[in-house]
Amino acid sequence: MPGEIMGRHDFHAAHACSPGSDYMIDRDPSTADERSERVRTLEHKGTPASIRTLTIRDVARLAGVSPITVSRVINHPELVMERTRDAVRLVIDQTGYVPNMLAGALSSARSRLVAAIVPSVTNLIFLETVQALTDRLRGAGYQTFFGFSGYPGTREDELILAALSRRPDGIFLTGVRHARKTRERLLAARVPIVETWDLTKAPLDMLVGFSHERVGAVVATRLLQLGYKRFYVVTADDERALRRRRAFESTLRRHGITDVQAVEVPAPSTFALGREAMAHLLSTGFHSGVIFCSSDTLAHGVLTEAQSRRLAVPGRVSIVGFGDLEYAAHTAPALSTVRIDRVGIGVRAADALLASMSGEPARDKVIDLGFEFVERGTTCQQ
Amino acid sequence: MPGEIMGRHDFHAAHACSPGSDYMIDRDPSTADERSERVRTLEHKGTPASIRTLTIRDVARLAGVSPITVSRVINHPELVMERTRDAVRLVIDQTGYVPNMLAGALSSARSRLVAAIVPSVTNLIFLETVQALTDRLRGAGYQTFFGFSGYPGTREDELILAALSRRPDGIFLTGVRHARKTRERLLAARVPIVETWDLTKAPLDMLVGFSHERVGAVVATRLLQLGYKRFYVVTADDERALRRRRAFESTLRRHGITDVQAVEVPAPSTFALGREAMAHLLSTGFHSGVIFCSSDTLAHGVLTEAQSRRLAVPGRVSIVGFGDLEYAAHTAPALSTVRIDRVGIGVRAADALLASMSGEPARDKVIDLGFEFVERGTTCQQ
DNA sequence: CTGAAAGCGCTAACAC
DNA sequence: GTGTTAGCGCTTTCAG
Repeated sequence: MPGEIMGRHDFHAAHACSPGSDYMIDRDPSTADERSERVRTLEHKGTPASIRTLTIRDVARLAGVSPITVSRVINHPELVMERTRDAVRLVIDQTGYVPNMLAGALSSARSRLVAAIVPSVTNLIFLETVQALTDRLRGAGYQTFFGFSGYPGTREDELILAALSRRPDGIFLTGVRHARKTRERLLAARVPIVETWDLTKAPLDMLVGFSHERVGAVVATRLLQLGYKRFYVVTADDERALRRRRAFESTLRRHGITDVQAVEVPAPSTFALGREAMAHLLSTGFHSGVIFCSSDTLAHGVLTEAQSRRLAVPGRVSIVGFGDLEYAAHTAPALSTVRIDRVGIGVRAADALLASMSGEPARDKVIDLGFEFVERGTTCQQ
Repeated sequence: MPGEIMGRHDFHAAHACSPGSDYMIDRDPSTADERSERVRTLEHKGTPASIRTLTIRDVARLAGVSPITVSRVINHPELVMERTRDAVRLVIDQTGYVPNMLAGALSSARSRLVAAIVPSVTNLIFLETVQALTDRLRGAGYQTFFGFSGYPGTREDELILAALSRRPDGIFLTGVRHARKTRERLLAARVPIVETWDLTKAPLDMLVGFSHERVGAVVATRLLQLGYKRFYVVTADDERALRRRRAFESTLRRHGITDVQAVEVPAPSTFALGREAMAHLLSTGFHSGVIFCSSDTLAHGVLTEAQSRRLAVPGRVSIVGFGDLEYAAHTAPALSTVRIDRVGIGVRAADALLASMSGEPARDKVIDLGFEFVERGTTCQQ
């Protein structure tokens, strides 16, 4: 009785299909008795097949082929005759067999996994990059898994170790500053790496980013050009933000402006911190000027506080953010900002990794995507 | 010469430490010659150790113990004598050995991986849940990896298959509606599962959510109570959103209100779609009333459009969103919304999974976290 | 085009 | 407390 022979309900309790036809694979010339025997062999170390996860051998037996053929049907179907392929696929469908990629990866030394280290999911600025990256990689058959480095007490080295222990085929990093030990580990792993969101002269491998120094300098230069006289900074206590600030200030200094008041707030930036920072500026003598903020979120808070104090924007206060977040543009049309190609970073990084993982000799090891100063309501009226 | 004996630079090119002392592990009573021999044994199938990733056996040899002892030092250090432990750890440190969890997982049938299927990273409403989930799981030694189901053309079944093929120890799902085949696969995997963000009478396993029907009903009831007479709906074309809408409308119907105009927009919700929806309402005769939107994002767009048309809020228009996004609260203080315990869902789901993965008999298979109608500027003045 | 043999790197189970 | 043996489930050779 075919149903019994195949132990259908043992393999996959919820599976239902009309009896008889399902397993009548024409490639399999064995008698019912032989197949019945095969099913008995599915018993394994005393564990009946019914409560064991199916393996490639189970599928192979049921399809009357060898395990390697099943493996080929899954990974290189073009190497297998159509007849055989269909037979195997039928069994896979009907048993609900799920390949074990842990075993596959171990055996082939290819995990089809890419590790992405990003500061946080909740920081909106990285969202589209993450999405673009995952999308693109998935299209090429890779899964992306994340490590979040932005929480206090999360050491990058630990994350990298955790990531490497899954033997990813590629690594995406946010930032270019890593502890020496981390760099060593990364290099020792001999895995394609793409650092992003910054530039450096000594990348670990590939690099897709933009210059934070140049951001600070460009914003300062442009604001001077627009005629602003009084400059302020509201910045999160974040490595890259501080480098933007430093470049901003030193550019101004080169133009004789040395009294740039700065408010530093703890990372991560929030709307509330922006409000507080503005309140602080006002309480310490702010009268008018342009405020360079380290993120749109902070800028949004600054703007809101300014408006709630009835300061004319941009008459009295002009505000520059960073990141060009969608929501900020909708919310605060009077906010200037620095636009980063967030999607581009994800796409380029994915492409770089994919090329490298497939053994291509990388053409551009370093891609500078630049940025754009988006002026909204920063005509100087002061 | 010790440096040569240990082939330091072969193991870990960037590693630098004073020669001699490093590998002088007192547990290892072998002579220099013997160790030199061991290093030669690291050559493996013609591949010199120097360009091979270190394995547990390499560490074992260098520490003068057996592989299983190294394994224990890593996974169950309490089972190993302190002396031995230190010796092994020293070698691990100095060689930069990174355990291969692929192999470990295969062997122990525990991947220490949790798969999370969420609609998207870019949908702000899931962010905190995702963060809370990952945080909590990481604290317990689990890594979380994501599948994003929200993109058009992404079939949940494929994601589940991809996830299961990594043999996760637990699964986090967003939503309770799954294709029959998906349910079967999930059940067949015999893995702890927690469905979230909804309720159902037939959960696959564990469940942490709230009732979308009740959301619609509660909002409708409360708005009636406040005295509103004219009701509108702006909703994304999303399964759960549509169920909230249906409940909203049928509650109103029970109170004799049958003319609820609805604007349906394609998912995912955006600010721009909200504006368009409001424009559409206005062009089709909207005069005044309360608008129930399927998300804060949409509501924000609706609000902005209304304000740009100089409609008094809440005098002429009152708007109810969904989700209680931070940014919306800051941006649109006149927006009522439905607050979901987004962090709570992540935390409870993580706890449920952790309990189940550690073999505890779950106490609460189903947790209804409820929700809260947050009224901001919905005093009826119409 | 298909198969047999031999591991991938680790750990469970059982000795000692 | 530590070691030995025997796989986990798959894929890479290399035969045929």
